Amino acid sequence: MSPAASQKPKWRRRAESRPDEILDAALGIFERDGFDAARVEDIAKAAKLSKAGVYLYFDTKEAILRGLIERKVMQVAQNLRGMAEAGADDPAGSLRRIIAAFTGLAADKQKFAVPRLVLSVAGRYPDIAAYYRENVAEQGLGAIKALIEAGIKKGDFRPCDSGVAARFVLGPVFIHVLYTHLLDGDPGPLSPEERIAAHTDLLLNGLAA
Amino acid sequence: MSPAASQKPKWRRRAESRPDEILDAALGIFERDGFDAARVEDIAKAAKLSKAGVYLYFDTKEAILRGLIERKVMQVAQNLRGMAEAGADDPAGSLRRIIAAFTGLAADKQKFAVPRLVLSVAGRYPDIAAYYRENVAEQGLGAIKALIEAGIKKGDFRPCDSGVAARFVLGPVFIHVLYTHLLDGDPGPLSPEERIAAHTDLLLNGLAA
DNA sequence: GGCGTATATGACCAGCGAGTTAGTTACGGT
DNA sequence: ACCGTAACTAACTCGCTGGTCATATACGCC
Repeated sequence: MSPAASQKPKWRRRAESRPDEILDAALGIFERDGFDAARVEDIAKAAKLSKAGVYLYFDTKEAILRGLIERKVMQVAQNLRGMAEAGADDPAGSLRRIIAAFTGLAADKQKFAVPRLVLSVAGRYPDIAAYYRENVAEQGLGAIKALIEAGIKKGDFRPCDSGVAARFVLGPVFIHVLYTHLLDGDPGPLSPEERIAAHTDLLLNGLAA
Repeated sequence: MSPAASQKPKWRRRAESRPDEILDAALGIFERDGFDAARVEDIAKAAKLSKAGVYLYFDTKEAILRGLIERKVMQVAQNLRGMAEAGADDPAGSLRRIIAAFTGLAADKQKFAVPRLVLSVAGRYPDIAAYYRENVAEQGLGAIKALIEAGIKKGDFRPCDSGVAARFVLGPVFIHVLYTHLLDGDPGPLSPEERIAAHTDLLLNGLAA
């Protein structure tokens, strides 16, 4: 057992895992520099690869962006689709869980990197915007709307527009994300748990029959 | 009175108005292409000027961006600062007016161009982010918070966290802006007036003592 | 009319970064 | 041991655009 033998192979082929490694690296660089200012060279370096190596797996920088977004959408779309019917018999509890989950995500800058990226390039890539809207925004908003309509039908909530109500679920968290992540603002004195409680309280009181 | 004499001077000096004209043009181009992809040449063309002409008034492309943001902040900061005390004796009515005004703004894509620009470059220009946060975000959020606290003290609203409640005022509109402007989503069946009514109703019911 | 200056521009340059190519290296199979 | 090939890279091209500069033109003033 020579030391060299058990040494990690200083260099190993891994065509299988490369695309994901590149996408991971790209997320970090895009996050830091924005899509336009990001250099493919930097992405390559972060993925421990040469620039030409990156072009073995992605044809253009734009393709990296698309790959990144598609991968994330795949991960998220399932959860989103199941969200609505999952909790139709306990709308209030489901809303609370959604707010908690969403607030939890907001604590981690990395978790919001893809949505922010999408928003920043949406103007110039309408097809990316449409893809993200159909698979993420509409699914999420739709699920919450369905939940609220279920609550109204059940008599738990008073009648109101479910579209506007759905924006009460996501909107406050979004403001918090924009304010703290992008503008680097003070998150305020409340702990995440307290924010969840206050948010849920205000929302459910507003919806109360 | 020869016709030529009364003709609009095909070309007139206007050092005074140039900066504003350039900023107006830049807003449109930045809006369309994003800051990075925007070409100074295009801004110049839109301002009916040569590229070199633009550099007579702004040293760098970044300076144009800063000028744009500063101009808008100047316009907005005053209104924001006065907002809080103006309606401390009728918090509910003031909140309704704020929601109405904000929803009105949201109808016009152009009106949200600067905030969106700021958000898209905030990561790379922390000082711009800080400047905008201090003069716009904190002022606006602060004013709404003050209004809500006044309502609580007055007994109109029940006790709750004013920070979270403030996000209920802006958040839903923001979601609508992001969804319709950036993702090009369907604004939904409700008219702006109906959205204002539903938003106000849900909010005030949530705050009701 | 003529001078000085503020205003403006066409032509240029330097650097940067996306994408390419020709060549190299490690591995699997025999 | 040796070949074929998949994975990889150093070094290159090339278009594009931020920024500059030498030159030109209209206006204010005398």
